[in-house]
Amino acid sequence: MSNAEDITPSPYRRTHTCGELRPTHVGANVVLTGWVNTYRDHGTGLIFIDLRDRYGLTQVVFEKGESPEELLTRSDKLRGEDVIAVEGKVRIRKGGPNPKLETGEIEVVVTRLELLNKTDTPPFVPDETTDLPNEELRLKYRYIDLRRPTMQRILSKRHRVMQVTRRYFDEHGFLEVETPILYKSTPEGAREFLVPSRHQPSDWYALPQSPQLFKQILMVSGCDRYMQICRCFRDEDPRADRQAEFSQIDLEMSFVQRDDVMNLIEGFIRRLWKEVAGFDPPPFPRMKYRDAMERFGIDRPDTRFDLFIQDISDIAAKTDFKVFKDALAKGADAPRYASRRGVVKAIRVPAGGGAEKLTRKLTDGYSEWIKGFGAGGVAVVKLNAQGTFETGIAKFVEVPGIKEEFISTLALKPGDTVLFVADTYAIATKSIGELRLKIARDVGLVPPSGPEGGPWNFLWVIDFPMFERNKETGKWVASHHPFTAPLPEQQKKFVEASLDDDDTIESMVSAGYDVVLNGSEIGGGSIRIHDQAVQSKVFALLGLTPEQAKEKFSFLLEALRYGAPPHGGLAFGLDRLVMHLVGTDNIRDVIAFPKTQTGADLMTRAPSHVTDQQLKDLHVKSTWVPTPKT
RNA sequence: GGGGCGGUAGCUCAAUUGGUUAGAGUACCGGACUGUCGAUCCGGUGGUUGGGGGUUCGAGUCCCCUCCGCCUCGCCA
Repeated sequence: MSNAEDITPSPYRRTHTCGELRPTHVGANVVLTGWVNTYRDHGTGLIFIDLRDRYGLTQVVFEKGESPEELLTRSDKLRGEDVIAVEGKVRIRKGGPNPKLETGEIEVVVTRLELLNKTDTPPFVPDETTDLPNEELRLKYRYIDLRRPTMQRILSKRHRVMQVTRRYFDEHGFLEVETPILYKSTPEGAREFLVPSRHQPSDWYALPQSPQLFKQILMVSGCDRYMQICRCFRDEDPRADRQAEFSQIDLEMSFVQRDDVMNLIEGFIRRLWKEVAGFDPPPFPRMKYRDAMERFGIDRPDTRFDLFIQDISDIAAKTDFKVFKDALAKGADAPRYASRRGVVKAIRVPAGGGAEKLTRKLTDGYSEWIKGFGAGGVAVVKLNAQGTFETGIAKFVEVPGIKEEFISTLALKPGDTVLFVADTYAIATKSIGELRLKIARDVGLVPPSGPEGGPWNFLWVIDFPMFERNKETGKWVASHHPFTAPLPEQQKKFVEASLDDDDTIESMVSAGYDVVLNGSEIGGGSIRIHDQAVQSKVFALLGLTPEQAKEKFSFLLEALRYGAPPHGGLAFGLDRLVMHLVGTDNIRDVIAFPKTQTGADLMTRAPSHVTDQQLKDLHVKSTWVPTPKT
């Protein structure tokens, strides 16, 4: 490492950044470096250049009489994105201040210019005033796109999030421990990326979906408190808020119960938002999974708007509406909340709260739209100003006896619109939950997000079911992951339960918890199983034989036998946290070098071909056959 | 794997039922201009309409195949 003091100072070593100079610097001789943002050429006598770096913009001026004659000629050739260094004197702007710039009161009269690097004409300019080029081009020339102040701010905010995170957990006694990227395939959950082993022909590493098992092992190791900002990999199709390669803030703690983790995490999020967003969130409400599903139709409720869902099966049964009757006939023998049991769910859109914007065209469209979620359609009714039901299924509810019950149950007022979905519990709940969100978007109930936008509604969702039935196979699957513990008071019941005791198994509630922000899951975790008997029971329920469980997770099962402390933890999606903090719904905006939907990096052009020799070394042969050109 | 949207000058976009030489703004090149700040004014260069095939007298436009990007369902313990 060379010592900076030992380097001969360049005549153009900068003295200030482009965001720094103020009237207090007037008279100083300064050197600035950066990119030519814009140039305004008034002829040989006067040229303005806005010089840009990460810190801001400063106007530098070449002026006849003040700048050397040869500079006037040379500066005439400067173009956007050239990299230059200028030396000159700071002075108050002759043409008056530019209030749009932090440095807008001053300018630098250039006495020396060095063209550090002439640019090719850039494919686009990193300018916030012109229309952005399409994302494909932005990704190909990511280094130009990242020069935009907006992108620089995002990079810097992401950096802040990581710094606050490390500081907070350090203050609370956490050790940051790195865990392997070349890991073992554990083929539950997401599809994995595989890496062939050179030393062990035909064997493969997998890239971790998360460091889950390692962090539990670290607890067995006596680490007590672990955290890591780590990269995770899931070879599934991306979405606007999802990349195959993403980052987690991962943590785990020993000798804790659910509340200990939740309190510490809540402190973290509140600190993070205070320091990065300047917002101090109130204590997070806690909502049970069942309540979330009943009132919001989703396990990550967006509570920024008050559209509530209600189960109105009892009244619906009294109507003569065939759609309701047919739905309610499904699984009538099944217990309440059973996924196959028929229900009728309603959502009330209040007058003055969006009902007037729910046009016939919109509500007609919902029936078609909701079929995408498996529901048959959406029934609609309005209570008009005279207190009479009209449109849609009015004739089925404008019935003495039924009408009053409808109005009182749903607390209807004149002008309200009610939408209904009738189907099995599973389908009706999910689809009316989606409908709630769609209505909110359609009638403008969703506040703008981000730093300048609407509220930050944090909440905890707790008491998740431990197991769900897989729709196709009918087998039990872990709702969270197979290492999630049941609530302590249920543990005994669970261990003693018979594998075919469906009622007991379905009633098991896990010690898991999710952090939800404005309808988006930003983190989740649980207290883990530290007892081998419980862990074996879970594996048995999931249909894993002891041999299979041993093959896949022997190291964990073994570790649990050697003095595993009770432990629990949580992981945040770092990218999603940053998305909220910067107010974007595009995850690629918060990743410096993101990938496309087909997993391509348009800048480096990864993935790419490798040589036959490389494959041979790895004992790998491709079976892919190109489709013949026609 | 399914559904939807998009790809026209370096960039952002336009182009009537299929019809003249595919236009505009911006960038770029040249010129004018001493107070601009998205400078202005004058002139100019710039096109495999993503690629391939087809229908037609004639295709940016219609049909088929294909590539790429985005959104979405499935998927994401």
